[in-house]
Formats: sequence, structure tokens, C-alpha cells
Amino acid sequence: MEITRKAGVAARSRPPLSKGRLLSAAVALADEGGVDALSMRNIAQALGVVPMALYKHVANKNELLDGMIDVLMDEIDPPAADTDWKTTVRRRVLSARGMLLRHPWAPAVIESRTKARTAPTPAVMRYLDSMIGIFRAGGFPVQLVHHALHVMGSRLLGFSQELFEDRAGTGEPDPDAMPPEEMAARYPHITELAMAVAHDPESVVGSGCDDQFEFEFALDLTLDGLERLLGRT
Amino acid sequence: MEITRKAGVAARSRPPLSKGRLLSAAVALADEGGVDALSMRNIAQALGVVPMALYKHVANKNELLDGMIDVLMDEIDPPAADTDWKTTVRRRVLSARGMLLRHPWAPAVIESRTKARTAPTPAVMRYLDSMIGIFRAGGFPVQLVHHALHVMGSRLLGFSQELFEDRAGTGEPDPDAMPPEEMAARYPHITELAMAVAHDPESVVGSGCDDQFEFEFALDLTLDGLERLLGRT
DNA sequence: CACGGTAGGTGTACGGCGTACACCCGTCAA
DNA sequence: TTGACGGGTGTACGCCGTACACCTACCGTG
Repeated sequence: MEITRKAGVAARSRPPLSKGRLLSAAVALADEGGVDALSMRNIAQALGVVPMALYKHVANKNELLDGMIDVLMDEIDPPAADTDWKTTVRRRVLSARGMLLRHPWAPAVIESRTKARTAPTPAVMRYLDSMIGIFRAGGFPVQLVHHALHVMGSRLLGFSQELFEDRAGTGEPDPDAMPPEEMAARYPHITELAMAVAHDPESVVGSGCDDQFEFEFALDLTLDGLERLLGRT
Repeated sequence: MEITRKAGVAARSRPPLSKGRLLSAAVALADEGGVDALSMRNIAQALGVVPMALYKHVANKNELLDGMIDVLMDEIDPPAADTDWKTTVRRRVLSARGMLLRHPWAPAVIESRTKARTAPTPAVMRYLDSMIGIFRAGGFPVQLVHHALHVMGSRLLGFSQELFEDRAGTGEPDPDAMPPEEMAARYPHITELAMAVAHDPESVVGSGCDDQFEFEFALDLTLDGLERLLGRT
């Protein structure tokens, strides 16, 4: 009559808590609360389990973060094989960017984990390797690929460190916002730019700055620069 | 005969602990141990003071981090007034990079604090404002400046997210390093590139990759791209 | 069928963190 | 003389990651 109970009284008819379920729960929690709202304790709670249970599936929190990065990297589309290097790179980077827009906490985690290890996560390594492969297949000499990686920098991974987070559109009036006249007095050029961008009839998209357009603009400029370099060798 | 004692028995003849001293101590501690080795408790200890004493000078740890960023931004050279926009930007960015090389923990702090606030720290705002001013003075239309900022991305602040930290030269053999043949099998393109770079006779500088050169290469490529854009308007 | 090993969930406990709150003592103005 | 106040102190709370011992359901083997 009783539900098949296993491992103590608290655990009744619960899916068996694999590493996959753990990572998914962690990613979900990070998606909704940012990476700061991610503790072993509340991941465990979300899974209906005691904190220490997680340690049967990951060695420690860092390993969990590494696992989460793996999950994210799997969301990036594989390279298309039937086009030139430029559009292949372009598509792939934009796919990576799409992933990162879904998981805004990812850049910080990737960065911090990369610095804490001697090398990036294996998943990131695979991504970079295949990226280099695309350049090589496109005729880039190795040295030029090397430069290309440095030129593209973090854009290779789909983010380029937007300084002003796209916080417009949430509608919440910032309590300690600076009055416009003080703003203009203190940072005249920023203000001028903000005004101009806001009134640009082309970009009536919320924040007044079409991030997607800007990203592609920058990406194309760097790719064009690389192409010119390639043509010169 | 006794040293002028003030505020309890523990505090004897100690400089009066201003916000400046607090920030300096914090920056010094971060410089030598990374930003993780930075707790209110050990900053206090370094200053010979009880942890709660710090809160008489900063509201909380975040405010302290903001203050540290201010200190760092002050290390960046002011723009030179007597040259064209390109070299002015170039010099300034390289100066910023110099600062960041002295304080490797800075990018992460700047980034995280920027995301936690609605805008970057005032000091960073001033830097950006003056940077925009340089472009404007150089003849850039506002829209083009806007694009320029996006193109340069984090490079504007002197960092561009080097993925492989320059850990060579420390000489410590990494305990869990991958054997070369496995490396080559798993990441063929990365390996090829690493080999090529390592054997480049030009760059016999330790890591085999002259970071400074790469940084300037990328910077110049982007600046050239912008220049071509400017000439087209 | 008994039995021991093992995989996986549990409970307790420790040291470190940021910081709220009450306190206390020189200094200096009135 | 007094009283406000700036600045250092001490205690305590609730988080965090995680070491360690335990307990139990299961499974392969004798």
C-alpha cells in the first residue's frame, strides 16, 4: 500500500537525481535569479533534497559551475559545413550570442572558471578548436588565425562586454537616478550620445539602441578587417 | 611616558584610518592575493583594526569595491590634447591596459560592479565620457561614435578578455596537465596553433605569444576599421 | 536464501563570510 | 562642566561551502 520508499523517509517517489538533473536545476536557478542566487543549499531545496546529496554527483561547487558551462556550450549550433569561413564564423558566433542572451550570467562564470583553471572548460576548448579549424579551412595561415583570435577576443564567445546593461523597458524608475541636467553637466558627451541614439528614428526598439545590430556591426567590422588581412598574404 | 592612546587599549599610535588608507589597503591586498582573498575581515587585520571599524568609512563591501575602482581609474593617464583622435585614443587605451596589468583582478570587479549598479562607477563614466569626447573632437558623428564604442567593446577599457591567462613562465608544472598526444588528438587546431606560436622566432618572449603585440595589433585593426568608416562619411 | 558491498540520500558540525546593533571612550564646542 | 559626536570595539546572526559519519535500499555472489 505504501509508496516504494527509498533512502530514508523524506524521499518518496522522486526521480533519482542524476548529474544531468542537478545541472539542469542549477542552470534554471541561475537563469531566474542570476549566479549569485545559486547556492548548493537552494539547488538542493529546488530538487527536494538535502544539500549534501549534491556532493554525490559533483565534487564541489566549482565542478558544478564547470558542468553548467558544458550544458550551455551544447546549446551552440555546430558549424555549417557548406559555406565560406566568414559566414560560418559569423553564424556560429551569433548562435553563441543567442545562447548567452538566454543565460546572461554565463560570461562571468565562463570567465571566472577559465581564470581559476589553467585552461578553459573542455567544452569551451572544443568550441575554440572548431573555431580555429574554420579559419584554417578558410585559408588562414596559423599566425593569422592567432591574430584573429586576439582581434575577436571575447566576441568569439558571443559576448563583448556591454557596459550599459539593457535595463530599459523594465519600467521601474531607478530611485537614485541622476537628474538630466546634472547628467549633462557631468558627462556631456555621454549625454549627447544618449540623446542622439534615443532619437534615432531607425532604432525605435525600447532601449534606443539595437544591441543585435550593434553586435553584428562590430562583428562584421572585425571580420572585414580580417578579410583584408587575409587578402594581403 | 605612555604613548598617546586613543579609543580603547588596542589602538596605540596608529594612523587614523581614513577612507583613503582603507582603499589603498584593499587594493594592495587584492593585488597580491586576487579579489577572492579580499574580505572585510582581512582588510581590517591588515590595518590592525577590528572588522566593524571599516564600516565607519564605507557603507558596505560593494561601496568599497566601487571606491577601489575609482582608485584604479585615477591611474590612467589623462588624454593628450595635441594629437589626432587615433593616437590619443590609442595612448589612452594602452595606459588603461597598463593599469589593468598591474591589477589583474580589476576587469572582473569593474564588470560585476557595473552589472550590479544601473550604470558604471562615476570614475568609469568620466573615462567613457572623455573617450567619447576624443572621438567627437576627431570629427566622428555621434552615431559613428556610438558604433565605435560597440566595436571597441571591452578593449576601450584596456582589456579584451584573454582566454588563456599568461601562466607560462611561472615554471610550476601543472599537476593535471594533459599529455601532448591526447591534447593533439582532442584539440588538433589548438595544438597546431600553440606549436606554431611557440616556434615563432619573432616572439621568443616566454609564453611564446607577445600579449602586448597582440593587443596593439587588435587595437590597430579596429582603429583602422573605424578610420575607414570615418573617411566614408 | 543469506550476506556483504556499494551507490546514494541524510544529519550534524565547523570555519568563514558580510554586517546589524549596542557600546564605549576621547575630543571639542558651548 | 557638559554633552554631542566621530570613530574604534564586541557580540551575535544568518548565510555560505563542505568534511565526516551514518543509514538504507539494492544487487551480485556464495
